Amino acid sequence: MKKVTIKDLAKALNVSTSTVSRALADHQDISQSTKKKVKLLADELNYTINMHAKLFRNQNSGLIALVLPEINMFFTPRLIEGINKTLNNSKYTLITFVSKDLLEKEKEIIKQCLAWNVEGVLISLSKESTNIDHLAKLTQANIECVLLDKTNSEKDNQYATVGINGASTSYDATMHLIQNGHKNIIGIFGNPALSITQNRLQGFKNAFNEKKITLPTENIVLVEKSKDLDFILPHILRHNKNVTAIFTMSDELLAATHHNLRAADKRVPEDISIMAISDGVYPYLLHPKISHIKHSGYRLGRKSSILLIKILEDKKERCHEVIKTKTIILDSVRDLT
Amino acid sequence: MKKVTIKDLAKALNVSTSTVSRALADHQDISQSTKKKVKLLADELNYTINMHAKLFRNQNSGLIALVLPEINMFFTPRLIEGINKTLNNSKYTLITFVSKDLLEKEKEIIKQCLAWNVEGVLISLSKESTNIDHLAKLTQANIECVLLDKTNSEKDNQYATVGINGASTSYDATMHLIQNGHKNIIGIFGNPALSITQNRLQGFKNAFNEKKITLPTENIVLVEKSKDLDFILPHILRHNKNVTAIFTMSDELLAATHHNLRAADKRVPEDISIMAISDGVYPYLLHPKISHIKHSGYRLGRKSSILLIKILEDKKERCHEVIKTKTIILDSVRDLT
DNA sequence: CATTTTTTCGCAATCATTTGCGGGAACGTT
DNA sequence: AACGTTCCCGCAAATGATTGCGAAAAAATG
Repeated sequence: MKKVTIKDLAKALNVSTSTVSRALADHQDISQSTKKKVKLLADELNYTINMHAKLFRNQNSGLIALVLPEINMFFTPRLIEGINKTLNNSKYTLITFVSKDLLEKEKEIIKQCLAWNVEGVLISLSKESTNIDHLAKLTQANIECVLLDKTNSEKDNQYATVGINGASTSYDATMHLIQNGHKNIIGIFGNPALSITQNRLQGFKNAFNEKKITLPTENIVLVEKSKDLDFILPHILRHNKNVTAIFTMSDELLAATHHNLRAADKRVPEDISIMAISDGVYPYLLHPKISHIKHSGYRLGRKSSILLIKILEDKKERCHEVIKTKTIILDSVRDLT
Repeated sequence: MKKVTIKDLAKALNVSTSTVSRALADHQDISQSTKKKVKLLADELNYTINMHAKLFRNQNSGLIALVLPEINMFFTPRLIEGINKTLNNSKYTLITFVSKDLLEKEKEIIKQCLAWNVEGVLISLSKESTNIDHLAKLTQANIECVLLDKTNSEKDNQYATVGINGASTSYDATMHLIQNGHKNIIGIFGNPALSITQNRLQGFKNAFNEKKITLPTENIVLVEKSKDLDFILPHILRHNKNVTAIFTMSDELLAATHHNLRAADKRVPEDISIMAISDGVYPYLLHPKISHIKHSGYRLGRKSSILLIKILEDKKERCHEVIKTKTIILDSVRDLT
């Protein structure tokens, strides 16, 4: 069955296509009576607008692209939720691409964004994207771009960014442990190539510096994949009997850490305390519930999408927004004082 | 900066737009030399095709819609991964909609699919979608539709479906417990309105019937939200001291169950054994690792997308595919025999 | 050289929608 | 009666890419 077009409606009602178009768009030039007639018939005949024709004609897309390195189980779902929440009440439609942490794939996705004429891009850079020159193509095509969370160093300031202050967040987490009397703390971090890791590591160190507590280098664990912890963590727990607490910079690492503690028969928080940076869902699935600094993917999605739309509508300049984090104290940190 | 179009290339090379179009599409009518020239210039000028123009002209969209009731942390990420894996090597682009388990929203999404001229739809029905007449609009518009997993009863057979045999899967899980000597088993299930729940519940019952073990109704727990378990499960554990095993029909419920067991100081598997139906990721994040029947979201995504594309390309009829499940025996079931 | 065949390319229509501009009708004002 | 204003609506162009058809040019054949 062929789709009903605006022409069909026009013919049936004996008016011009422009009238139908305007009627459906509630244009002031059209009388209430004809509007009613048009809308009624459109409903009756199950008319649906042809987006491609519309957007082609209008030279815009109504699309916002979300570019992610991966779809993980912790951060991504809530992030998308946050974005959807914003976009649901707007004229925009979300289209998601996954770069698999490959620079080449990311470049290709950027091309796709151009082909689809997306109006804005929310991007979380891949691990390999230490250089982000390929994003320039977007700017050249007048496509706004907001960098999420995993931002890279220097060149980023020409783009809008939304993220947390990684340093101060992990500083807060670490300080919470220190203030509860912990001194021998293992810090568990992700890929050292990412600025997100560097920032959080810095905050971790800062807390020790400030309190003048020495931080042995072997207490800093950097893993590319959280699976690696299955080898490293047992080893550390065997050789460093005085560890009283662990800090993890993400949910993934928290999961792997928790698993290994259980496997090594360490009780939380009796034997070892845990403090994490987390999206705030997973900590409640564990027992005891894990104290954490909540860095909500939802809020990141929400804030970044709102910012992007405001930029698109010229209501805001490109800027760098920092998401506030919140310390959630649950049951995983033992007070040693 | 205005985008480079096919016309610009044509003018620059002093050929017609049709030549350029055909050259870029590697049409046989175009000589190798002109093809080279065209492609070179296209590259140089950063030409990107205008999808909307292309798809508008071609009256198709190259889009496949994924309609989900929610984006959860367990099933969805891997599902999308599976779909992406298929679509990455195809001409199709994925566009995802979330119905929030609302029928109204789902209907609206169907309209969007029509507006976007999507060629196929992968849909996991919302909780409220006991009636699926709204899907008829898709069929009428010649849009193929594949129902994922959560299928509803009768009318579904006019659509292609991909899912597991819920009954036999949970039968297998239950039987595994029974064969390890368990008789007093709690079965934990989700929303009773969904056929997925009904099927899995049936399989659970079947195992007991076959072995002629009585199954007290209070051993069957049906919850709408996994949060509800926080009230129900402690109560059950207090009043039914002879429970030796628990079966959960999903990762969500496994998470909530595990949490509650830890809170109640029950050891797994010493005090209580667990058997789950799971995507196969989460069980490894727990300790002990949870024995489960693996129902992979990844495979569901993969299979359903492959099926959809084959249907679109007339290489296959609408059919009902059943995904094989695999029993993964880990450390959460104690042998009582 | 005349012809057929093949290669290579251009013309023009087409897709559904929007929109600037202009026109006609109705009504009010001088 | 002449003119201005307002309200409704239609004409036609424009958007970028594709494609059937036809035709010119080149190559091959007799």
